[in-house]
Amino acid sequence: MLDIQLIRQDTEQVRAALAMRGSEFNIDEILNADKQRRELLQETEKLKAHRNTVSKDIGHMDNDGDRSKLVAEMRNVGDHISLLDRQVRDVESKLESLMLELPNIPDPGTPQGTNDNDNVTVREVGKERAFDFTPKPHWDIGSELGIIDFERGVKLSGSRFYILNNAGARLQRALISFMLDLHTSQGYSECYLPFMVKQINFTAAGQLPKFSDNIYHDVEDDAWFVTTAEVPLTNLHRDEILDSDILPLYYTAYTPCFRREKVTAGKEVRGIKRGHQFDKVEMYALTHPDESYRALEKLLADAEETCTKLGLRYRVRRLCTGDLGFGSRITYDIDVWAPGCNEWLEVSSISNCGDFQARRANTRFRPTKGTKTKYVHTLNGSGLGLPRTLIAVLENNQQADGTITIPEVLRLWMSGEETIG
RNA sequence: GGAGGGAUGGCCGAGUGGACUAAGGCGGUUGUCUUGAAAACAACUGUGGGGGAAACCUCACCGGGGGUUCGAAUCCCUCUCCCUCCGCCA
Repeated sequence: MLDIQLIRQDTEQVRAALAMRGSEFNIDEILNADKQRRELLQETEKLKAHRNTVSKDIGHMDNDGDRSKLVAEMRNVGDHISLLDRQVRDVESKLESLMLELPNIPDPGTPQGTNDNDNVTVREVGKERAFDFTPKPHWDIGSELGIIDFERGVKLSGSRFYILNNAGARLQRALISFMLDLHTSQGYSECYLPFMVKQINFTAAGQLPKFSDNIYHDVEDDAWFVTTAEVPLTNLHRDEILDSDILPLYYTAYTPCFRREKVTAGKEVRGIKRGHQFDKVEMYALTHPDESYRALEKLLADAEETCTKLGLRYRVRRLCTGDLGFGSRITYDIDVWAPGCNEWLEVSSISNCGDFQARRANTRFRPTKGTKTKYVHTLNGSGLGLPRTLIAVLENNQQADGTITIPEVLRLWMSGEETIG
């Protein structure tokens, strides 16, 4: 959520900044509702102050004519107040829903652009491995080694579901453990989170109201399946006022992620790249506003370290204004190279959301004792998405004889095994 | 799932319709005293909104929402969460 005061004062800058995202937003309607709200508030509060004073006087009066005259008068004032209060409530809920639809303002340094073609590659790390045979895509590797079962996944749950077997399942588990341990050593505290959360968590994280299409949920129990650990992590300190000396807070968590993914089809469906259920290890930070850009670089460096430790070739891209996520001010993507399916796979998206989520989640801190509270800044980054990392590990480490060499950092969780197959 | 009991400020805890401007205590901050500390004493000690250049004024908030009333922490309805007991259960 943006600061309404900012919209009020720097209307044109806000309008211009949001326009860079490539869609129209109704700022005028917001300003209108805001003005209406304040006018109604002043009116109703004046009446309430009056009623409070008179009611107090009534309490001290004898039960005579004057008293009943005042009571009658206050009854009228009360009716007027409830009328105005109803109007205030209406305009406030209208204002709130409008505010919740507004995305974050892009960082001024964000490259201009309309879609992912305009994202800017910051650096490329690692060399492409020279194969003396044609590298296979992971769906062939997985089937041949019997470690990915597509048919039975579909039988159980429909398209976009698969089963990992034996070394496949174990390799994913090894990756999760490796990532969690690495992030812990990088200064994150690990947490195990609920995989279903209440709707309010999604609103606070900025996934609702806009992306309800993508979220599986059970209406009866207000149970919403997490689309990313970012959602519960954003809400860990919802409605809290933090002591400034505990900032920055760094968290890491493994969760499955559930997404409807209605939009894509065709080539995107092949293999395990984009399922309705996938695993992810997430990094998350809550920081002092002055520290969030430094924290962004930390998250990026920590995600990159995950790639280098696994020996993966990757590139870092800075997202353009048109590709930026709803709540983000600035986002880096990390893509790893997959030689079998012959494409860059996005394994991480690292964002500084500024105070956007903190406003929605009402997460504040007190800079120094006795001063007013301020909103923290929040950052999130995948560290990393599992299926795509698994794809990259399989495709990059395949051998001519069809076996897979297990990256050294993972062998600890693979009983010391060096190969699969 | 059933029955009963609860939810009050940073914490403990009093408060069953009008001085609640929420008692009292603990904790915290500042001050007095002291060489310093402790003790004692005193004052202050929540969040958010609106108006205002500011001083300041004002409104709301006693788990959430709604209602009754001139007036609600207090009465009514409803929801959530916690505790005790019973049932079921990995």
